[in-house]
Amino acid sequence: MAPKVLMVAEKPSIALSIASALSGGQMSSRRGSTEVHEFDGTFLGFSAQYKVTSVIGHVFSVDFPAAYQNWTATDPLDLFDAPIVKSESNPKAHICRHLSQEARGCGHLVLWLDCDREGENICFEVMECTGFHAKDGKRVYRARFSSVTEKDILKAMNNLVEPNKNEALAVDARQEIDLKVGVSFTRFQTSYFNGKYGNLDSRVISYGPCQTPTLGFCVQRHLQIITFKPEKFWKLHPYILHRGYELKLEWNRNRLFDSDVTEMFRNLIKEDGILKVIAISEKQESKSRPAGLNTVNLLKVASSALGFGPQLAMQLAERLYTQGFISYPRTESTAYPSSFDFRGTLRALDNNPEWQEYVQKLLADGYVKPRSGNDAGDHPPITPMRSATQEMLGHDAWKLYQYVCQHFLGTLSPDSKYTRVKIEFAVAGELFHCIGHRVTVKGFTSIMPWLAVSEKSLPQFAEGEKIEISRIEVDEGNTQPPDYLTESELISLMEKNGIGTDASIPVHINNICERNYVQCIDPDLCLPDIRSFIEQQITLVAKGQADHSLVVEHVIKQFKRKFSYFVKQIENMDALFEAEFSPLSDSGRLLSKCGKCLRYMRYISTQPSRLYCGTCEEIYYIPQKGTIKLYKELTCPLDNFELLIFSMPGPEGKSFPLCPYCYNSPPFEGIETLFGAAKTGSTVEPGKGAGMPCFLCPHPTCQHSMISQGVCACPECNGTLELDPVSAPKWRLYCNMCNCLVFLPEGAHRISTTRDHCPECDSTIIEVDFNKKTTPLKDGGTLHVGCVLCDELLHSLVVMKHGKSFSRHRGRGRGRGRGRRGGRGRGSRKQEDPKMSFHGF
DNA sequence: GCAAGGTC
Repeated sequence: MAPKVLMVAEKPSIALSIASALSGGQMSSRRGSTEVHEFDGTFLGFSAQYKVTSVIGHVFSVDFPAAYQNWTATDPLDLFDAPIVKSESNPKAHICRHLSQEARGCGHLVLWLDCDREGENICFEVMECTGFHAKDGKRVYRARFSSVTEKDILKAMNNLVEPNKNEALAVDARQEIDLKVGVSFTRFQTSYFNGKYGNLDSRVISYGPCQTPTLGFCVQRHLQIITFKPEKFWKLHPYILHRGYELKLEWNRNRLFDSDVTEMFRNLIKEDGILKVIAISEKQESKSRPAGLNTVNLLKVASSALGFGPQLAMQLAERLYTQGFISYPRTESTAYPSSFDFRGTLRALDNNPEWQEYVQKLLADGYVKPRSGNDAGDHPPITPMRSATQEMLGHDAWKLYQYVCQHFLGTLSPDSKYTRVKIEFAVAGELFHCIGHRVTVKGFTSIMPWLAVSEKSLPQFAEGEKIEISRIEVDEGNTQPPDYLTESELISLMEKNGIGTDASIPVHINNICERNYVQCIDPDLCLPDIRSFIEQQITLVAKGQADHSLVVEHVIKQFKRKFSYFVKQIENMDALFEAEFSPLSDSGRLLSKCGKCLRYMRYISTQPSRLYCGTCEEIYYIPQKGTIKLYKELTCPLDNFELLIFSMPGPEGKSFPLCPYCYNSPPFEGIETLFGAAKTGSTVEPGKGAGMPCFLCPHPTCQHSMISQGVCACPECNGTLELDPVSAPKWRLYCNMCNCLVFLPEGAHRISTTRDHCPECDSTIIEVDFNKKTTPLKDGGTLHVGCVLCDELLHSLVVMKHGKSFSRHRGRGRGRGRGRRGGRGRGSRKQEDPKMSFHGF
């Protein structure tokens, strides 16, 4: 009995094409999980019984075992070291059982899977199902083909090779890495944010090494747009009437960013009023015909010119391919193999009325060899394989097919050539010009008319000729931010960065469309390199240069470390989410202008309370548990942020100014104590709600700093007593370290610090402007200047309030070593002087 | 409820 040969394709339509080609249409077909086509023929010189069937893409996909499927019971971190299992992608289809049954009694297996890495991996899935890998006497062959045409199929049949294990292993590696990284991050961040915000769709907040960088491209452009600062500009355009033409001239300066200067030029030109032709030049230019068409370029044209999204475009292309109208539509190459049969392909299009004339002209006059292009080593560029009409294909598929044909004919056509004429003019020392185009050779633009150079004819000019200006126009405009990424630009970026494959790019774009951006904790996770890194690692496996398990282990270890860091930093992401998703709830009021973008920031009252600058996408924490308001409209001299006044709760709660930026990023080194920091904590990093208010700021001249507002040493601790600037009329000093309070003369109009110091105790001299009616001054005057400790009048009016500890520690304050380094600013040089205390208290 | 890669 003749030996039986089982052949397996990647999808049913290809199995049908292969069987038809090899049997000359003389086969019998029966249904199964997928159709099986049977016929007799010869195999390797012997007569054989053929069975051709197919899988439906991958037979298996990887997942975690059942024990890891519970989201709450499994720590996502454990997923990195979890085992993975392969199970059937589509259990209901019973593909594995089908293959196993069909393989029974077959001595040869021919693998007709698509010729890419994934196809190679599916080869091994098929071998596993059929039990072909290990059995003696059973032979496995790989058919390599790049279009489903009879010619290519027969050629592949006569050049059978072996499947490539390393390429398959590279795909195994990718599957494991993508699964572990994607699922762990997705589960963690989804669980963390689940139900946290009313208007955040938190059912799934996914992360993936392809989808996230894709989203990142869009977000990056979004940020460029919202931070764009438009600038006004002006352009001068003189007009002339010349030999029946009205011409608008372009300024050699193009545009100016100063309206006065533009006006000055306009006046100069108007006064003169006569243009002189100073140069006439002609240049031959050419526009190149396209290189061969690859998938990405097809998707771009489909999106920008045909209005088909990538998803639809690929479906249409896929159908055209399986029906034999075009070659394999997934290719990176734009270069044709040297053996490519251009003449044959042209002849195949010859009978099509759509471009019959054009094709016949190319065949008769001789076609141009296509541009060299890029040979990615995969499949030839996408080309038409046979003629079709709109009736055969339907509207959309026809449009795409039509483009493939036009592009192909374009690649074999001459470049387009045109003459560029430039006339240059001078007036009042300024230069202007106009440009005309005269097409001399249409070339490929006859078949791709949308790429044609537009004709613009100019009247005759003579050098030295003088022409009167009919009017001058001043065009005013604004510089424009870049546009949002077009789908076509996004595809280019993905292609350039190796994100997704030609088949999966459309899927990723679809996936991110409805998801919200997350500001990354670890930018690496959103950057395009993440995919190239994985690709580069698994390519080592594909080429047999590295061991599969070692590569997987190495990559997983790196991602596991990133994951741990991500978990630690998740609160930063939360802060941004809160700002984004509940800005209008209870307390999203605008407060304080950002010093960087000069736009109002938003105050988020829920703890930890903070400011959020929507433009800069920055969070600024503020002190917790108190009230916050704008401090007049004062700004920080260091960073231009608007200052705030924070008031601690209760009648004795101190109030103090702070700069949102300095509070979070203290501008001076050596700030050991931060306001709001845990007393025991050894950290000096500003954290949520802890930071440097103005009362800790050592700025030497800012009127709000510790240096300016500090009055004297605190009797209770190492801190400095500073003037509470908003405590009128109950003026007071408060300690910048403890809760010590000192009440100053009540009812004063104004109390402020001066730049002078008490010669006796080095305290800051204060200036008091008493109320006219209640002034204690004997002469009835209101202004008094003195030291709060040494001036008898002031001293008598001062009341210290510090609860129990004041009486308990009474008298002990004197002579204590206070005044930590710089604690009183200017007083530090005498910090051990016993007079620098509240003697007499 | 998760990834990305096939194909339906």
